[in-house]
Amino acid sequence: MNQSATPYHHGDLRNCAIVAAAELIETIGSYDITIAQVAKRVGVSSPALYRHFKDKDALLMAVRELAHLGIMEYTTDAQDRAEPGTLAHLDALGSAYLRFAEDKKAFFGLMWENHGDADERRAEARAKRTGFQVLHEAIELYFRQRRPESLNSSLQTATLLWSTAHGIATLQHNRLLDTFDEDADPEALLRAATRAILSVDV
Amino acid sequence: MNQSATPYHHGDLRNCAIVAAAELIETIGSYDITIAQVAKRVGVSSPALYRHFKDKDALLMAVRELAHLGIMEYTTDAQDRAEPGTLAHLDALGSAYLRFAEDKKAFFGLMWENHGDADERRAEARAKRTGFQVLHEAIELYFRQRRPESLNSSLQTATLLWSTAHGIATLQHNRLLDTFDEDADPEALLRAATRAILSVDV
DNA sequence: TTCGAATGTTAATAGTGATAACATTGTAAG
DNA sequence: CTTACAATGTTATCACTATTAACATTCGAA
Repeated sequence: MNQSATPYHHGDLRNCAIVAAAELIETIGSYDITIAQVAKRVGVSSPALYRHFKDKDALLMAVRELAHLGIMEYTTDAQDRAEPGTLAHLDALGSAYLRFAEDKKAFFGLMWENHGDADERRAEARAKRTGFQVLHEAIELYFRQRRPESLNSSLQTATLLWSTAHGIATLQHNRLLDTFDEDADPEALLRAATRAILSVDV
Repeated sequence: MNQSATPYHHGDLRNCAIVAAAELIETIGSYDITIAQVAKRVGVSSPALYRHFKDKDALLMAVRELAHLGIMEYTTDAQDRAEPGTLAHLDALGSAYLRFAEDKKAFFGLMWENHGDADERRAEARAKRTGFQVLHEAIELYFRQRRPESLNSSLQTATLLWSTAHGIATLQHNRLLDTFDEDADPEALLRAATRAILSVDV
């Protein structure tokens, strides 16, 4: 009879829970959320979520996948605005990384936590490696066009550049960059590092 | 009568609790510890700890201070084995940072979490700034002796170098360096980055 | 010596992740 | 069509957590 009464079965609980968790994280600006909070937001009881996720960590893992998609969006958007193989292209990638870390603070923090069982970690490592490949290929193209003699060090260069970007993003995330240098400009720092690292053989 | 009966008052609970928490963290390899665990280890009831620490976070903050002392130990030891103003000196600093991150995984992770109230954060920022000063001064000395024309960029250079070291340490901490490049050598990466960054004006 | 401050204790609360036992519903086989 | 099972939801319940309240003991100064 009562059409508006919520049906016993939700219908799409798994996906809704992931989205709800993500929204919750974004709202409170922290990934320290609660199963009960997510359940309430979806309009379901807490144990219902355990039909779709082994434990809280599995839910957060799913949110991390969303976060990976988010960062991908940032980088592809950035790439579209620069000629592949140029320095500007690499700058755009780095800038996207830093902006994601700043815009989606909580997601960024969540992405680099390392809990989860072995399977989950392996799945996540794969996602991260995919992201890394984008940078690696961009650097390979850059080297091929401008420093062919460095081509064989492109993997180390990519690793180093990612490390630097990640360090800047992390310190900024913890508000430490300003503590060290109140005039620090994350993007300018990364651009300087990019130029320095690209100009030598790693 | 019974001399061995533990007295009602512990006598040095605050300090013992901090040490116990640190030991616990080192033992289980994670800073996800419990007030009850710490209390038990010291042989006291949980609420007793609240006479000495506002909350769990205040206790962890105290442990973080210990961790800062620990990293200082690593760096001063390293510095003693190299001539100030040399590249080897800067390498030693970086190496110490990476080795601390590897040896004391749980402490390293704990140090860069950002909870605590504003006062606590400010106190911790001071400790971190002190650590940064060591690097900054080392770089200033290096520039003074080998690249005087870059002296005015020593602050940015220090910030960048710290960021890079922190990024490498963090990625290694999360076992991602091997994911990106299975042959990655953290110390070699940092040495390469150091040379690249020192050789350009930031 | 006595009285209050400091520092312990046990009891209790609200909130947590998780499981068990039970309820409802979609769906596929007879 | 119906019936029986698998999928998915609910409420009760558990063991744990951080934290506070109320009470107990002891130290130290007046």
